[in-house]
Amino acid sequence: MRLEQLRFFCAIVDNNFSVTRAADILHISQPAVSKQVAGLEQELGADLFIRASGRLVGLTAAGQATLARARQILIEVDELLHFGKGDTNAVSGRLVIATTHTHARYTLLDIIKDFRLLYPQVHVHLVQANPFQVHEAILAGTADIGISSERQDTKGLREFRGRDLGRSIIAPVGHPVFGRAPVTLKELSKHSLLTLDFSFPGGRAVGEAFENAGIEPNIVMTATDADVIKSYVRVGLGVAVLPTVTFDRTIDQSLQAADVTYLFGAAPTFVLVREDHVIRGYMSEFIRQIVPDNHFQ
Amino acid sequence: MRLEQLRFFCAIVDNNFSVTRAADILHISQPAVSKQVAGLEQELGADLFIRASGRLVGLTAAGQATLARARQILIEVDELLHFGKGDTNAVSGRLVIATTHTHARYTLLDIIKDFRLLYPQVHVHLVQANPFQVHEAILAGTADIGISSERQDTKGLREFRGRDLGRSIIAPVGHPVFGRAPVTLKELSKHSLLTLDFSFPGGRAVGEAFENAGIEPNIVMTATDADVIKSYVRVGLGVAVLPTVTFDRTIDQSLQAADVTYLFGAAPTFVLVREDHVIRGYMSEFIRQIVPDNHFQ
DNA sequence: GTTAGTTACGCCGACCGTAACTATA
DNA sequence: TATAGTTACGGTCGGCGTAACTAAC
Repeated sequence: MRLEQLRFFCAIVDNNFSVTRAADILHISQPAVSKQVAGLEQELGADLFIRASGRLVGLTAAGQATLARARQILIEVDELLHFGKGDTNAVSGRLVIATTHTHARYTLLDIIKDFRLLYPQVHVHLVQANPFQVHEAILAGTADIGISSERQDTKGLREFRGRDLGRSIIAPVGHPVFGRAPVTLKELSKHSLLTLDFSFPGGRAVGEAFENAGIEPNIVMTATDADVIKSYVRVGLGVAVLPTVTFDRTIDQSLQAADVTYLFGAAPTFVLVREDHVIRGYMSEFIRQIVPDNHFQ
Repeated sequence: MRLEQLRFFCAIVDNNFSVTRAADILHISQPAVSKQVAGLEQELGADLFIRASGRLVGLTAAGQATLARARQILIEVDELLHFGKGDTNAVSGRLVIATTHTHARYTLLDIIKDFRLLYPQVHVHLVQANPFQVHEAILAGTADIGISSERQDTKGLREFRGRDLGRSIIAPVGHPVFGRAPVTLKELSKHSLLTLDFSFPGGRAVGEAFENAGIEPNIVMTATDADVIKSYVRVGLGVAVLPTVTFDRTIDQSLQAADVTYLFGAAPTFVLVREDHVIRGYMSEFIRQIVPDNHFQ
């Protein structure tokens, strides 16, 4: 038996018995999950799921018993990996985070706020940089954790995948681009567009989506900073394509957003750590806030 | 992390911190164990073993903590695999065991005796056969568990490896072959030899050992039954080469034995079960008595 | 020289992803 | 026909074994 099989099994249960959704969360193909669970069932010699008309609809008695044991095992493995060491209880120290503007300004804001409450003795130092610099900082050891949406060569690094960032168009309230949803690439190309720099999450993908469709976009501005872009959107320069998280309903009351993930795809979030860097204590806790499943290793 | 790593780690501890012995018990190469444990240490970010002059001599604090957790996890995995199902508590039924004479008469004797005490409601049926027939019986489903020392094609079967059977020479007390130990193949070739049939454990290996050494043995008798051979040894027909377990000090008081595993190698014990046969309840318990490490899956 | 353990390297199997297939509504 | 899941198949990665190497006594 392998721990992965237990993780997959739990993931299916945690996702309303949808193999597809579980696979999605795990960033793995759906058949792989199916197969592993089938293998687990064979090894246990019992069906774990109640199957109705080709769908999974619930747990058998064996499945319920297995679920409880599986969760327990995964928790203990987790504890072994993260708290089984000497300085488990380290609550003071330093945590240098290298990340891009979008993550620093939006996705990490609440996470760091909560983290500081939990570990007031840990000095959190945030280094803002472009994805390449993030990568370099981790490799060089000048930062402990890198958070980026661009995938680079992972040699010498460990990489965990966090939540995907959807994308939205952002424009002044009432802007004609919101006329009739869902908007298409063709319609967008008629407007002046503002995007993140192509080395940033949401940058390159925008360009590529238009290119693949054979449509020439009218990009009037790129920047490395969503706030800068939003400022120009407010003064009517055009329509921004940004990660959805950069839109804050309370702050951006003069603006309006509409999800366009279906046009440009989602931007993944990668957490980078040096391969030889031991993840433990508060650092482990921090990563856990970003990586969706609790068992990030 | 993989469960195998935890098993390897525990195995080393259980074998007096000898990687070599652990590898031996696990029927795996020694570097494989070394490497997996090194991987575990890296992943945990702490040394588990105290190393002195290139040897493992004890557990670090981290090692002790990890050992406890690892054992706990392995126990729970074990429980999940063997007791997590509906008829966990099945204490009645049937258990058909197909095996060779040596195992039936010697290695399984105590095991079955104990088993019957534990599960008096289970009807144990022992089918004696040659290794090929054992294999066939499992594949055909006429037997639940096969125990043999000959490896066959494992297609459609699951195979667990039990203890190795050493070999001894057995001869009347005071026989000249016991003159000065350790005996050599060359000296043995001067005596009349009795061995098991070549399709039985201890049979083929004896012939091969002589052949590899380029020595012609004087084999005066082969049989499929160690008791038959011992009877002829008692009447002075010659020297028997048999699995060590076939020698019983109390029964064979007129005979003497000397270990010669170094000459002919050990005979492995294989437990065979049909691939689609669910191992649980008393059957699981039975196999557990034969397969040395408690986590046979 | 012998014994225990680590490093190097090629092989093989297992898992994963893509794609085709099945089944249900 | 669209959606969820399983089966089929080829590629790739990682663990295993053999062998060479290192270190201690």
